[in-house]
Amino acid sequence: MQSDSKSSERLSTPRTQAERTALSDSAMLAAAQTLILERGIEGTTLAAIGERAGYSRGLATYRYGSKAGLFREVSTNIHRRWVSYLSEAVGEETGVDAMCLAVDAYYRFVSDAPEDIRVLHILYYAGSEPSSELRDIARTAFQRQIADAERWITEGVNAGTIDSSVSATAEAAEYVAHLAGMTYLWLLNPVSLRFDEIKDSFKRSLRTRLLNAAPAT
Amino acid sequence: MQSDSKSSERLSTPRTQAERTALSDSAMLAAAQTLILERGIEGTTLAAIGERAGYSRGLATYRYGSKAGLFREVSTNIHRRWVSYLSEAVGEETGVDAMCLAVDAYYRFVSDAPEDIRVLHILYYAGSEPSSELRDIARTAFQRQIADAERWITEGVNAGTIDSSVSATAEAAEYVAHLAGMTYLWLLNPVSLRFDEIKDSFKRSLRTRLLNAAPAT
DNA sequence: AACACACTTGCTTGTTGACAACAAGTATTT
DNA sequence: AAATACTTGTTGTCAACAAGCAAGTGTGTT
Repeated sequence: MQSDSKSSERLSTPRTQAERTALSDSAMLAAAQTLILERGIEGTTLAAIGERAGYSRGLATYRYGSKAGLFREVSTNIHRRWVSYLSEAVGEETGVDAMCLAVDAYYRFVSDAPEDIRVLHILYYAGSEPSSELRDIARTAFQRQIADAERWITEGVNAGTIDSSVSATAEAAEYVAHLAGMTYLWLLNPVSLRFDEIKDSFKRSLRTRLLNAAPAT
Repeated sequence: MQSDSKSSERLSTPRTQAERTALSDSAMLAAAQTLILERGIEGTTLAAIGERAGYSRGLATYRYGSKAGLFREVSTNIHRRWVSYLSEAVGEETGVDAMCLAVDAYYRFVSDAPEDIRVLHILYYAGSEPSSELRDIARTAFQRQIADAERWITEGVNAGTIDSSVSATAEAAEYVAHLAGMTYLWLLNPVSLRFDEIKDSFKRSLRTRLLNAAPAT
């Protein structure tokens, strides 16, 4: 690979097939994201995505097979970013502390990358329809979130920091429902919610509900 | 009106224009609801709705103007049923008691009329897209829910049953987010949630968070 | 090493069928 | 006969597919 001597020639003109694909792929995913924000899923056409990305009207269909296939790609792409953001924030922490770190991370992600969250949830909500190809994507994403929370809770119980009488499944569902529900309200009406207040209140609620009454025993 | 002498002739054949419209209207709304459950919003065509209701392919468009107009009608129709169900359950109650009654009523409504809730939320979630005609419908519905909760809380504060240090807006948002989020998780995966457990846990959480620590003072 | 040829992969343009929306008609009630 | 409920004819848009063109890649020959 002697690309160093030539790499400055024209960055936007790839030399290999892999580079071509990577370039058009990221351009189309970005175009899809902005078009979803501008016009919604219904209002976004595959032709518009291809052309907005600087290609022909046919490329999006060719590359992703179908509208659903493209949107699946967009959602997994954003989901990946969120997962790495989350795991960096929580690390190896467990119990209520892990949950609070995750809550912080989520609200931070919402204000850092609001467009990612908007698009991701627009796509996920589209998965609430029967026979939607996004349904499985959304389901596994949320079930994974619930499973994470359940793990943090049971680890907390094992470590003695969490009251063993709590129902891990119910509390995990409650936790995910809070985040999903807040996100939905925010999507409908971005200005009406005071996230800082809500976040602190929710974390306090988590502690009082889950924490062992006598941790020092 | 001497309709009594003839009413048994053919119940399905209305005699007045108003009856004709009412008949086709309810038939089409019902058809729309079942088709949404079967095939989703995308998969439901206006022609299919008209024909499933026993009319021509064009009637749905003619009556409601557009697909969005029809779905708006479906959603307000279901919403009306829920509102009367709720107001009957809560009555003139206030404070945390009112909120708990509302929570009970909601989970009861979900198991009594799951198809209503499914369709209503499929439509509401479609309103998360920008420039969706369902957006305003969903927004006002949820803002009304939040406003109700806020009213119950401030009334409770005024009556001395609720701790005056709580943030009514934050708690009201939390309350609605819980219901909306749980409904979404249920829509994605109806079997995985133990509603009885979740409901009781949530009501307990409401009481501990909101109730005045020393109500007898 | 340099060239040529066959092959693969990326991308574009042509076409079809489905559907929402509208317009112009027919049937039913008043 | 006038108005209202409903039906049928038509158009433009879009997703999906098919067939072709263009750019890149591997292999054998010299």
